[in-house]
Order: sequence, then structure tokens, then C-alpha cells
Amino acid sequence: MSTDRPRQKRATIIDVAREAGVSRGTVSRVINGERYVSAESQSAIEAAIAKVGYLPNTAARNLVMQRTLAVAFVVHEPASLFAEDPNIGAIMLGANATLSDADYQMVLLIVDSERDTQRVSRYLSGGFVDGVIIVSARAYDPITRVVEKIGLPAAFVGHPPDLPQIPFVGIDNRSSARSITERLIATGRSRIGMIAAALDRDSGADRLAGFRDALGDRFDENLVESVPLYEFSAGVSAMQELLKREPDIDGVFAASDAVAAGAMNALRAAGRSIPRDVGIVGFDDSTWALRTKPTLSTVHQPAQGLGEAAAASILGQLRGEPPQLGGILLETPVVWRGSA
Amino acid sequence: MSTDRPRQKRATIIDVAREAGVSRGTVSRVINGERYVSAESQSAIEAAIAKVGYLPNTAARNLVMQRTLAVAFVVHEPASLFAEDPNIGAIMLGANATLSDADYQMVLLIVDSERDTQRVSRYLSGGFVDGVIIVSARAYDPITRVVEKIGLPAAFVGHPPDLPQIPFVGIDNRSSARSITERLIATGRSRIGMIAAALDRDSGADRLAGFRDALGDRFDENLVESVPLYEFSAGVSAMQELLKREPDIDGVFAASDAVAAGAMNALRAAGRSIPRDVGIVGFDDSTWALRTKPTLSTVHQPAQGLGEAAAASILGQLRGEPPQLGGILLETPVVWRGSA
DNA sequence: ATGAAAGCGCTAACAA
DNA sequence: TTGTTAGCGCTTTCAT
Repeated sequence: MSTDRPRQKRATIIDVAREAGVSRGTVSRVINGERYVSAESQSAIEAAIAKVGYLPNTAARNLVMQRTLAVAFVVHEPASLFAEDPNIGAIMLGANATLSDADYQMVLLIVDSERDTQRVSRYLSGGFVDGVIIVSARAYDPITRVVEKIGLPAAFVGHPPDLPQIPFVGIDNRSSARSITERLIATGRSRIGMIAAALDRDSGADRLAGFRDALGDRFDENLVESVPLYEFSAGVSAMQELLKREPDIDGVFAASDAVAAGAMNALRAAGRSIPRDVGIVGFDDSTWALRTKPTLSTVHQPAQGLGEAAAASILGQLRGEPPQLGGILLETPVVWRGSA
Repeated sequence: MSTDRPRQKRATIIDVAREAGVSRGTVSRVINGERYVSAESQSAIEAAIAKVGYLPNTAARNLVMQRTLAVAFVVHEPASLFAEDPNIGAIMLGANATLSDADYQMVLLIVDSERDTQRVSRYLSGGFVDGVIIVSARAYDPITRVVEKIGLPAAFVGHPPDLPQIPFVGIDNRSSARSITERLIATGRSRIGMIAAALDRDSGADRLAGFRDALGDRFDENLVESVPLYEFSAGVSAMQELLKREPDIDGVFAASDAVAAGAMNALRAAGRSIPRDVGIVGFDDSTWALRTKPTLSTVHQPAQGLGEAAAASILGQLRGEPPQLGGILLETPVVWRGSA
């Protein structure tokens, strides 16, 4: 006989039933607010619940109900993410808001290592969630494969490279980049360069393609400098490089606001006035855009809307509606401010 | 008879048993890598698992095992959080790393509305997690009460105001603020002000108290301006106010790096050179601190370490070790850079 | 080494 | 209106 701390066993539906002098079926009905319970039973059970301190075990309920009212939100590569990418937070919040309205619990899972990948895969197939939202999926991701295998309703934010026909939400990076570049051209700049970033992701590659589209014959690859990540510091160094190579540059499209902010620092350090000497535009319309001086002209990325749309897609699938396989592209208005 | 998509029922342990011609007990043993299984059974079962595409239902297993190998991480008030507070991301990552090493799944729950509070409370009491890490808890939070009621192992990051004896990890805001202010005094400044923030949280109040401690008799409340949140924009306006009121100010302690960055903008706009005319120091050592020019002297807040310590506390409690009720305070070295 | 059976906490169909 | 019972998918004695 052990004398370890008895660790207070949690009250179950049976304890409530015993206390109230009814069967567990009746208790279950009260808990789930069903009809056909006498007033006496009702109050006896409510009293018993309070007395024994009963709290329902949702996990057990889920097992029999075969649904969890929970949706996972999987985030990859977060190390720099939250610091440098203000979008991801907004996407999360958007998804959470929509799921919350439908009374679904969003559970966020972070994938930061090989081990995490394994564990998260197990979690997704383990019966804890009814669906999953995945942001920044990589090509041939084990998580994606598990999701496919078990047919878990899924929605991707951004288009995973290797999957042609899956539900996703995103923006048209290419045409957005083209639009803002055209706007920049319209301001009369003649030597327009670009700081491209993250060319290994389709967002990065597409933004460069859009830039190229807009410039047409006037495209000059000497005016393009590319950096690996959407980072402030990368913007600084790339702009320095560009200035050295092409001192007469008078317009810049930076692949993200953070990059643009860095570039603006470098421009100012080089004695160039913005927008007089050089006009600059960014991409994202994140908090960066309002912190620069002058404020940044940029492409508005509807981050919260992406989260909401992804959540709505999941919710629709759970209602049995066929997902929109082609994907959903959200509008990205150009926001014109002081930097160009 | 319905012709709806049959929605492919998931294979269970029973399907595997049937396919392999053994009992479910034996299958269970194989899945859990126990001894006493014949080589034939072993391989027959492995083949059957592959054939029927079996994936274990962890939720069902948890029900009988009475443990989930999962820990919740609850975040409040995220609206601005991810944009303005780079710490929270680092705390998460630290917690995730430590939990992951112990093969625990961290599930992040966002509380962004009254409704979320309800749902998250249910989730925590619903048998999905073995413990919980709570950041920025509010006083008399319903979530905190649920956690107490069911005796769920918990660790707080930062000290919740209304609970005297709970396990928490944090930093000593007061003595840290005192230290950096003393360093600032030592640079020979004679009119030192402070931009205080978030005085309704203990972090904010304690930083002001530390400032006061350092200044002693020389403390002058005309040199203190306070703002509601740790925000860049608040730093701008507070600094403008301070300059107007006390033009001869030559030193500033800002309650956070974001605030300091804002203040530096205002100082520069007012034509003051940093650190020649006025020295300024911040708090957090977040990404802000390296983006300012000159870079910011500040107090290093070990955000990742806080997450790791909180996770370690939970893990310890789950091992049955008594939690350190007094709380764990981490070191906060002063980082001296160019701004003062 | 393995099968049979009890049971984790709960819901739901069926009787009564 | 209520009690009884059969599971949800899994682990774990207890026999054998």
C-alpha cells in the first residue's frame, strides 16, 4: 500500500451521478443541455456537479463523438520568424478569430527541428484535431504527407511547391509586384532597381518576375541585387552594393518592407534624399511601413485576411463542402505613401 | 443506403490484429516496443500495419494512460504582441526546445477574446495536456483559477499579481533598472529622465522603482514621463514631451528598447546628437537594440532562457519534484553599446 | 509468448 | 423522462 500523495483523482460523470442519485446517462444529458430532463434531476445534478467539482473530460468525449472542435495551426522555421516577419502573427490572429467564432479551438504547433516534425506529425494523426492550417510548408514535407495520407482537412497559406491540387490561400505576388513597379515607373524614375529576396521561395521569385514584367525591355540585371532573407540588415547591405554599382539609381523596389527600411537607412547614410533623389517602395504593408521616414509606399498584404480565409476553408471542409482546389487569391492593393 | 463519400474509416488496432491473425493485445505490445513477442508475430504485425495504413490514435491512448506528453503554452493579449514584443517569440522557442528534448509536444493557445478565455479554460481542464506555461497572466484570470482548481502543473512567466505562492520564472526588473541607471549616471549625466511604461504591470512599475532607487535624492518627477504600453510610437511622443518640459535633459532611461528607439527618433528630430548631447539606455535587448543608430545600451532580458526555465519547471513537476514556489529569477546583464 | 477481458470517461441508441 | 448498455481506440492485468 503506497502512501504517495493521493494526487486527488478528478471527479467523473459517475461521481456526479452517484452524488445526484441518477444515472450517468441523465448527467450526460444535463451537461450537453439536452431536453427531457426533469427539473428535479436538473437541479440535483447541477448541485452535485458543484459539490464534487466536476469538469468534463473533453478528450474522452471527443473519442466517442469522433470530432474535436479543434484545428491545428502549424508554423515552420520560426527562429527568425516572429522577429522579422510581422505577417505570421497577423495570420495567426486572423485564423484564431474565425475559428473562435465557430467555437473551434486553434492549437498552434511550432516546428523548429527534425524531432518536432516527427512529433507534430504524430499529433496531427493522433486524433486531436479535425483539421490543419499550414503556413510556409516546404516541398516534400513529412507533415504534408501525413496530412494527405489520413485525409485530414487542410488549408495552406501560400502554395506548397510540390502539391498541385490542394486548398490554399495566398496572394498573387507576381502581379502585385508588377503593379507597384508600374506605379513607381509612373513617377518618372529612369533607373529603377530591385532588392530581391528569398528567391528560393515562390513569393520571392514571383516578386522578381513581376518586377521584370513591369520593366519589360528596360529591365537591367545590373540593377538587381538579391539577398537570402526578408531582413532589415540585408536591405542595408544590398542597397550599399547597389549604390556602389549603379550610383545613378533613382528608384528601388524592395522585396519586403523590412528590406526597404534597411535600404532607406543605407540611402540616407549615402546622403540621398527620399523621395527626391530616389523613390523606394516595399511589399507587405507591415508595421515597418509606418516607422520609416518618410512612410513607405508598399503593397498591402492582407495577412489577417489570409488567416481568416484559411480558417474559413477548413470550416467549410468540415461542413462537407468541397474545397476550392484552385486556391483563393486575396486582393493586394497598392498603398501609396511618402517614400516614392 | 447513402452514397456519400464513404469518408474512409481510419484503420484501428483491431484491423491490424485481424490482418495479422493475432489479438489486439499483441499488436499493442508491438506498437509500444515491449518484449515477449515472437519474431513471426512481430513481422506479421509490421506487415499488417503497413498494409492497412495504420496510424495510432494517440488521443485514445492518452485516455487509458492518463497522460498526454503535451504541455500548453498560453499567451494573452497578442494583438500587438507579436509586432511590438519580440520577447514572446523567443520565450516560446525556448519553451518548445526544452519540451521537445523531453519529447513533449508544446501546444500554443492564444487568448484574444472573452470567448477564447472560456474555450481555453475548457481545453486545459479537458484532458489534453499534462501541464501549462502561462505568460502575461492577468490578475484574477479565469484561466488561472481553472488551473488551480484542477491542480494542473503550471509555470508562470512573470509573476501574476494575485497569486503569492506559485511556480514562476522571471527577472528582477527593479534591480536591473537600478543597475543600468547607475551605469548611466556614471557617464557623468546630470539631468537624467525616464520614459516609464506599462505602470499597471509589475514589470513597468518595478522598472520605475529601480530608476528611483538609483537616483535617490536626485530623483525628479518632472523628468519622468509615462506611457501606457511598451511601444515605439509612445517613445516618440513621450520624448517630445520630455524635451519640451526639460530642454536640458542629458540622459534617458526608456522602459523598453522599442520605447527607446522611438525616443531616439524624437531626439534626432530635435537636433540632439546621441550620445554626445544625450545618452539613452533601454531595456530588453531585443532586435530593436541593434537597429538603432548608434546601437542601444540596454538590459539583456534572457527571453529564451525564461521559456526554457518555465518548461523545465513543468517537466520537474511532472516528474513529481516539488516546484520552487518562491520563483526563479534569471540574470539580466547590462549590455553597453553606443547610445550612452 | 499470447489471448481474453476489464476499463479510461464519455455519448447515444434502446428500452422501459 | 430515465436507466441500461454498447461502444470510441487503446493499454494492461490475468490467465494460459
